[in-house]
Amino acid sequence: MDRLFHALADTTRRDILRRCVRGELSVSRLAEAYPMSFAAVQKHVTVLERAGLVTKRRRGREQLVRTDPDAVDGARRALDELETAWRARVDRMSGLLADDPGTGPGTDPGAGPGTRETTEGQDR
Amino acid sequence: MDRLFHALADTTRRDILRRCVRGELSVSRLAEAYPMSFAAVQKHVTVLERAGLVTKRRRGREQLVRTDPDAVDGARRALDELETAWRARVDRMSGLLADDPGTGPGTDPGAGPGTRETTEGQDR
DNA sequence: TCCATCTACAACCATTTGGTTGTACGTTAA
DNA sequence: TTAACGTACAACCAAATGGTTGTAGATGGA
Repeated sequence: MDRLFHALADTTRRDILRRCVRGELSVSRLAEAYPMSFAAVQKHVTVLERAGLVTKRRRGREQLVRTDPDAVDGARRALDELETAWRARVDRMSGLLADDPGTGPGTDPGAGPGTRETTEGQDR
Repeated sequence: MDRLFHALADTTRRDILRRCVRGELSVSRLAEAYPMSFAAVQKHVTVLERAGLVTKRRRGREQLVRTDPDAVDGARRALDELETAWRARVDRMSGLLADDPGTGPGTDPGAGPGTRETTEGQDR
């Protein structure tokens, strides 16, 4: 996960992903598109590869780069979880406001720092 | 975007996001949950804040942290675009496979988007 | 063969990152 | 007021990042 998001946290690398989604490209062809050395682009591709975001395939002396949609989907899925959790929280909150005056739900967020009345929504 | 994905590229920060999705937490309470100093957690929160992933709200001497679902959605949406582009490519490719008997590998990696014979051997 | 191309990798450098400690300041409670 | 709590911020440090150049190994074509 760390490697995945780290790989996405760079404009050049995201651009490489976009280019290699449209079709395989050799590292040299990719390097021509950026104002940096071949070695730098090579490193970016390595970062993407170690994150599982792209795969490489040999063709003669070239190395063709292609982005792996499954890995992209993995990142998307992780963010979906966050959103879902947030929505569940809002739903629970709405339910409480509409129905229950003060019963705390079983959901205990942390172990130690209890204080289960974590000031939900109460703007002050 | 760089800041957004960079903020997500750390286990501690993603955990902070998950905790603060379930309800607001002060920085001190957050810090209790991790084996690092208060200042370190404070820095993580700052990174999340500058990426727009969380917002802070004062309550007396505390600073309550809460994750902003809109920003999370922004990241998810960006990844969706990548996936969509990939799917469009596959559709185009499938169409060609169904239609074209077996064109010789002209293999002109020119400027990409115009060339319709992208990546002759996709799965080999 | 010889040469150009494509790739891999090491060494190096400046900057950033993730962590620490220490200090200072505002707020709450005794 | 004084003490404890929560926060902010600076200074510092080791390690990782993003970039460079240089060298060397394969591969393809004349």
